[in-house]
Amino acid sequence: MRLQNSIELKEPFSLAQTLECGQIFRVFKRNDYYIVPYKGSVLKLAQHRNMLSYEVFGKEVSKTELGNFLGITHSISEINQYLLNRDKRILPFLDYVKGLRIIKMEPYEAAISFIFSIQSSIKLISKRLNILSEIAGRPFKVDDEIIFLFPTSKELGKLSNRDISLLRLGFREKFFREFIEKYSEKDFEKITSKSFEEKEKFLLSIRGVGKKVAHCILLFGFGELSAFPVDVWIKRALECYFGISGSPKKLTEEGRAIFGKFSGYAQEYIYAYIRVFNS
DNA sequence: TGACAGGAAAATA
DNA sequence: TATTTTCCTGTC
Repeated sequence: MRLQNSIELKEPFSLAQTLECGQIFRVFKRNDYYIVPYKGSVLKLAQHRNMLSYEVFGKEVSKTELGNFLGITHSISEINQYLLNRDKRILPFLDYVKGLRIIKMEPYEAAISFIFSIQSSIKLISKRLNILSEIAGRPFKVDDEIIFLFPTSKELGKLSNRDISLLRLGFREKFFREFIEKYSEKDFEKITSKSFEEKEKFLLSIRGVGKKVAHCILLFGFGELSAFPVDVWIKRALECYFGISGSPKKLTEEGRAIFGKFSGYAQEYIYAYIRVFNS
């Protein structure tokens, strides 16, 4: 399907890889396009070779903003060259996942998404985020279907404990209730201009957020491309392919020391590669 | 149906 | 301070 507006892609870009690699969880795949709720709008996205076409429903989203959201503005040849210079062993990973970009979503939404990700599969994370959007978010008509926007902190504040129990967060439910009560979009907006370390410190101060989730929020919510989230998969890959081991906390620092300012891309390349070859 | 996957907090050394 | 145990749900 060719949609109304388009962006010409100058470097390798894969919409499918970018939307399906597990960095964003509310993506609805249709036959020949994707539906993605984004801020106060709903996007329809499709790709044909080096052409990305799109349509915006609701509040206008500029071409530049869409480019930022999808990581199209990242200079991938520069990033890849940088990573190769840091450590040549990244080559097979980077070669395999050509076109994967790192998304830049809203920090508040990213925080909730990755709090839900703890000890959960991608499928379960999506399910929880969709339930949350359906019970608290604004419905939006796109063609002949209803898509729910991600709820605002104000909308989440109206939820009852019974609503929240639908998410089946188990003993972590209290952390999420505390999160809704304590934080709003503003708390995340006001730290965007602060340093990496200060952002990390703030995120780690949230109950239920540890090193891994903090780095996911830094990477996908704040666009901090030097973040390096270490989950069990990355831990295994670092041991197997790079010969380094230790606690996930320690591996985050080691990964950052190896891959520098684009550690996040290295992490995503490794993650996408290892997940494909282990399922 | 019992084993297993998954990350942070709490407990322990 | 660093390591181990516990917590819960979904999947097969």
